[in-house]
Order: sequence, then C-alpha cells, then structure tokens
Amino acid sequence: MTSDKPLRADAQRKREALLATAREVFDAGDFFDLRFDDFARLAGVGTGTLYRHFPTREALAEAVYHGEIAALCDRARRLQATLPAEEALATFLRGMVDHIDAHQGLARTLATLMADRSGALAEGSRALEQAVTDLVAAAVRDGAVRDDVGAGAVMMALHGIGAAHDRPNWRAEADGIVTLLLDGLRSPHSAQAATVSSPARTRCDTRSHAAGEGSG
Amino acid sequence: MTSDKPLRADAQRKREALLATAREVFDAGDFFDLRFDDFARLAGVGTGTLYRHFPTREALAEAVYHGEIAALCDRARRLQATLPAEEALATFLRGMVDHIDAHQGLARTLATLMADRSGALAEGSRALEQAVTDLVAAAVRDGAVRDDVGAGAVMMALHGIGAAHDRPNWRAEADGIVTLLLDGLRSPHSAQAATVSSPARTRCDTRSHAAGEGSG
DNA sequence: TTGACAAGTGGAGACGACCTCCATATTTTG
DNA sequence: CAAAATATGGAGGTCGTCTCCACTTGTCAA
Repeated sequence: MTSDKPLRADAQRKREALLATAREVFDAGDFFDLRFDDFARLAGVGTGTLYRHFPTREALAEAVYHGEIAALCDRARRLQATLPAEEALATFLRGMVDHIDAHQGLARTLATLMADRSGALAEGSRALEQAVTDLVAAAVRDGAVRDDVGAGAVMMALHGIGAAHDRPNWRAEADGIVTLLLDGLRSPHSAQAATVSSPARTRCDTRSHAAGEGSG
Repeated sequence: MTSDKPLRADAQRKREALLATAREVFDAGDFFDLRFDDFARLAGVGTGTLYRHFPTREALAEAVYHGEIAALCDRARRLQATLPAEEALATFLRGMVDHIDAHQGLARTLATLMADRSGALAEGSRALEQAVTDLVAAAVRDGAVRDDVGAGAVMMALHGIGAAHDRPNWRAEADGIVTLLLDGLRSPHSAQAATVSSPARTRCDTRSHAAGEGSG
C-alpha cells in the first residue's frame, strides 16, 4: 500500500521536503496555526503538489507520526529483549514520558489529531499498541503483573498523558500516573482487592451514610 | 463577569434556545460537523444573535460544559460528605466512567475541545479539578492513600479516559485504568501500618484491617 | 544524444464556512 | 404612550481550502 508505484525522482524529493517541513512545524507546535497552503510555500512546493502528496492535513500528520511510532516500537522491542519483563515495561513507560516531554509540540499536535474523529492516526497507533500489549503480556506471563487488566488501560493512560500536554505541572503528573499504573499493575488484586468494594466494609459504612447512594 | 448586566427578556430566551440546541448537538456528537451558522438556524435565531451570545464555537461549548461540570462537582461533594474518603474517591471515579459512558457524544466533543490549545475549557475544568483534589486530599489525610502522587495524576487519567472515547473496548479499559489508579493509590510505598492513627476512620477500620491486613 | 511519452508541478481561481454590520423589531422606562 | 435602550437577523465581505489544467521535468528506447 505504501509503495505501489515507485515515485519519480523529483516527486520523491518534494515529498521529503514536505515531510521535513512538517516535522519542524509539528515540533514547534504550529501545525494548526499554519495555513495549509503556506505549508507548501514553506517547503518550497506548490499547493497542488502538497495536495497531491497529502490530500489532507491529517494525511501529512499521519506520515510524520508513522516514523515516530516506528522508533518507539523499536525501542519497546529492544527493551523487551534485554530486560526482565516488568522492568522492560516500567522503563518503556518512563521513556515514553521522557520522549513526549522532549517533543511537546509533537505531543500537542498528536493529541489534537487523536481527538478528531477522523481516526487517521488510529492505524498508526495500532503498532504502538501492539508493542505495549506485548510488553504487558510478557510481564503477565512472568507473574510480575496482574492479568485482570489489559494493556488497553495502559494505552489509555498514555493517551491521557499525551492529551494533557498543556497542564502546568505536566511532567510531575505524568510521572505520577506512570507510578500509579505500575504499582497498580503489581497484582494487588489477589491479596487486598477486598478493601474497598467488599461487603464487609459496606456494612461498616452504615455509620456515615444512610443517605448515601440512592440518588444516582 | 457572568452576570454583569441583566439580559433583556427575549435575549434570555434566545440564549436558552441556543444552549438547549447546543446540548442536543453536543450529545449527538455532531458539534464539529455542523456549520456554525446552521447552528443558529437550528435554534431558531439569526447568525448575528448566535455570535452576540457566543462569540466562538468554544464559548458555546464552554457554556454547556459549565453545567456539566457543576453537576459533577456537586456529586463529588455529596460523596465526600457521605462516604469515607477512600470510598468516596473510588465511587466518584467509577461514576465518572458511567457518566462519560452515558454521554459519549459529549465526551468526544469535550475531548476535542480540550485538545485545542484554546484553553477555553481550562477554567471550567478547574472546578472539577478542585473537586478531585479535595477527594484525594481527604483520602490522604485518612491515610488511605499515598501522599507522593498528587491529584493531578488522577485528573490526567480522567483526561485520558475522556480523550480515548473512540477505542473499541473503551468501557472495559476505562474501568481497568480506574482500578489501576485506585490500587496504585493505596499507599504501597509507605506501609499502611503507620496510618492507623487517623481518627475518622479508625473506629470502622478495625474490621476491614482484620480482613485485609494479613498479607501486608 | 535525442525524441516522445509518462509523471509531476504550481498557482489562479472556484467554493464555502466564518463572522461583521446595521436597518429593523422588541422591551423597558419615564 | 413616546422615546430610549437593547436585541435581532441575514446579506455580504473575508479568508482558508482545495481543484483543475497548461506547463515542466524525468525516464526510457532506439
């Protein structure tokens, strides 16, 4: 699908130029402030050419995103090959935060795109998701991590970390959420799960509520 | 700023009409597919009137969002008043998932808006954030929850849950992430033994401790 | 090298959404 | 009731998006 027809030399060159420019603008976080036409001029091509290569803004974003994802998946694989499963997962997640931190603009752009119902990035995400799934699955197999919560939850959390890029205290909070995830994953459900939802405790509650939950 | 000048009777009526329409469209998830002008026609007002009341799409969204937030904050306060801190937090988070689940369209719209750098919703979010912060703080005071991870991380996770609305397995994953958060929050890092001193919970705690503490 | 065909280019201009402006209508006040 | 203040609505200006096609550039066979 990606290379059905070999591009002509100049076409390839223009395409690269567009991608390079896109990457820059992406990283600067100006992706949505820039008229799409100006984009072309900035890359030194005509509007027609821009649209020929990338029919929509999202298509362009997707192309940039693709490389990004590939790198991250690579990293996941390397970690999984060289570290114990649990540690690989932890390192990967921490690394994701570092990565997003180092590419705020890109993160912001991706967040915006993800929110769009276009789903242009959904496909690209799938690869990343597979990597995360593998990491979690390995940790589960090791018995280092509970098996009643899928990797999807972790993906969702990553999603949130990326989406919340503009929070003033982002870095600390992102680290916090990763910590919570990892601690939460270390199978507490077999031992202490009863703490909150157990009948034992509910009965005890009578003390405080009575008026409690009736009103949904 | 919200009510500097008392609106004229008809103005108030039009405003309500717009808000009602907005709420519908919001819930249907069509908020961004609809031409802003058509919005006016749909509510039975002219474009001029629409823009007079809500200068931008975001302003309109913010107005809708505001009521939503108020309701959620109310709920948080009620829970906090009637349940032990830890349970209040847990119930609130589970309830948030229910709420978002029941209002997918709204969730999607909000996610899109949040991603926008406009920050139009930042102010509205602040109230919700305060509510969450209070819930967490109370749980920390009770010793039911670790104190080295702020409420911000929880907000970020909620953000993610809302933002990831279009994942096929959304509900299960959202539940999963909440579970991870809650389990992660139950102070695994500072030993729970030290916290029994908290007066509010002590009386009741003896029982649940007896049930859950064995494995410490 | 050269000719001929395929592949690609670029920017003028059609299109359509967003928003402003003001003549007119409605409410409130004296 | 008249006048003043306030609000309405939609025609039309503005500006970004995207299409279209006359022209340029690359490729390949002889």
